[in-house]
Amino acid sequence: MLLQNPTKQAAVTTADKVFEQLQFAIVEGEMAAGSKISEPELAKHYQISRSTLREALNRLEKCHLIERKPNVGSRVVNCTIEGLLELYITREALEGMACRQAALNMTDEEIAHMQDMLTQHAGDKALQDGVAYYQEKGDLDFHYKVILGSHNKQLIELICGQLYHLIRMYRCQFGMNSPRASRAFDEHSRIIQAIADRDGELAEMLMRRHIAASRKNIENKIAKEMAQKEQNKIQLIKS
Amino acid sequence: MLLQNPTKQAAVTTADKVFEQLQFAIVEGEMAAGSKISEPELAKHYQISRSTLREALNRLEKCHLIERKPNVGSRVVNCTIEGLLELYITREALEGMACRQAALNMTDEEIAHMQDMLTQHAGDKALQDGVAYYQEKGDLDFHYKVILGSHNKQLIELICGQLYHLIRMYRCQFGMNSPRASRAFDEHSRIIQAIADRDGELAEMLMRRHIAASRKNIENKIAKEMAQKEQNKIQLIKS
DNA sequence: TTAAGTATAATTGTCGACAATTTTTAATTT
DNA sequence: AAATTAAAAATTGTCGACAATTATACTTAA
Repeated sequence: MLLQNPTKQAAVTTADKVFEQLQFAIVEGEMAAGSKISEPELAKHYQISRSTLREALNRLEKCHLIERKPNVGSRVVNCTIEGLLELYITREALEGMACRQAALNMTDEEIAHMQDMLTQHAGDKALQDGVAYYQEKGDLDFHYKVILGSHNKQLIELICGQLYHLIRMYRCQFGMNSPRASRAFDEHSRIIQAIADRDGELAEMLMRRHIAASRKNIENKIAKEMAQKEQNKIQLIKS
Repeated sequence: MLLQNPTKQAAVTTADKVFEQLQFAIVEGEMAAGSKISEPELAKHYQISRSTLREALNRLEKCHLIERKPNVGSRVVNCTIEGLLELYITREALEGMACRQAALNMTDEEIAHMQDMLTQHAGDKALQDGVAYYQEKGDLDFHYKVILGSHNKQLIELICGQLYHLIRMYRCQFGMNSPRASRAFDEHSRIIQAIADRDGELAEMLMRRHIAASRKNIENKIAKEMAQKEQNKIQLIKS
């Protein structure tokens, strides 16, 4: 599914390439969350030296996909419910502000382009009952465009370069293709409207609500899963 | 002046120690902003191998104090007015949210402790016409307490672990010991009040205004300096 | 049998050297 | 003299080996 972030340039050095592969492996769950990373083992697997691997590990650490302890080693980051909620709260703050800045700083061309994109997505959506597709690609496209539209390097780097790797990881690990597609689509078009009106305050508020709604949706889903598990346990005891 | 961030643990590895020294050198301006970094030279200066130095450079890159281009090298980050404004906008978003979370998550003990701190600062302030001291240590103490009070690891890591290094750098480089001490003090006490009232919405709004006011203060100062320079230029031409 | 201590093995941190790439310098041509 | 090209120097990326630290296995004592 790829869906790489739009800010990064092509990987030139081998450490970069290995970084990308590892990133993919972690996000997709091929490397289990929380598992220990053996430098000699991984280096052998990718047929590179430990120095090069460590360079790649440093980049993984930069986007919070692994955690390192001095003299002990690295672990793939753990996906917890608390972590997910903390992540979404941070995202709400950053992307909310990015959206406000986008309303102030986007060029008319950029706005027009984003409106086109949404129209096109609307077509796709109608075409294929629009759940799966819109959820994945369309959603990310929209959010990336807004973030880049802020024209704020600091925000762009923090959100695209760091936060979104983790978000994608959580999405994969927790299997989050939530059924909010059509509602999300409406929210997106309202946000674009606010940006087109150059109404930064409203744009920020709508984006924050949009992300908060997504967060609450996840909370509910997890709560249900927990209840389901509990139910299964009871069933098991009875039998 | 030190003022190290409160989240980091003692440096155990030599790369860590060199990282701290370099961080200090960059923030204080001993290494000029925008200047090129020579790995062989720096390694020789600190009497370490290039591998170790590169490990330190990776940490510097993590907190955005240097920038690296593959196959070209590293440069100390450049302090521009645009960068400063972008930084403060990001800070407003993150610390605003941290303040909201602090209002929800701080323990009563933590709040009491913060109130004590402010009272003590009030004393210090009265004692010594309270400009210099409060501006530096008191201000940072307050902000760190609020951020940690959010109990949100993601926010804490982003703000304390990354953003604040840059903020300290800008403060040093642009000589920002602005005369907002007494007003800042009042703003701080209102924020604490909102936190004590568990009013997250108000707490966030006050923190955002507090930071925005600081940003505008800097904008004004820089505008004045620009005007002064212009004046000098005219004077020079006349003579 | 469990707990503590010790020896062994494995892992991480650091080092110096070589390879690949870029920058600088010099030479050549227009 | 300026621009283009080629060679040389310097810098970054990568490698394998050793040192320091941590984790494991084993022995010994309570």
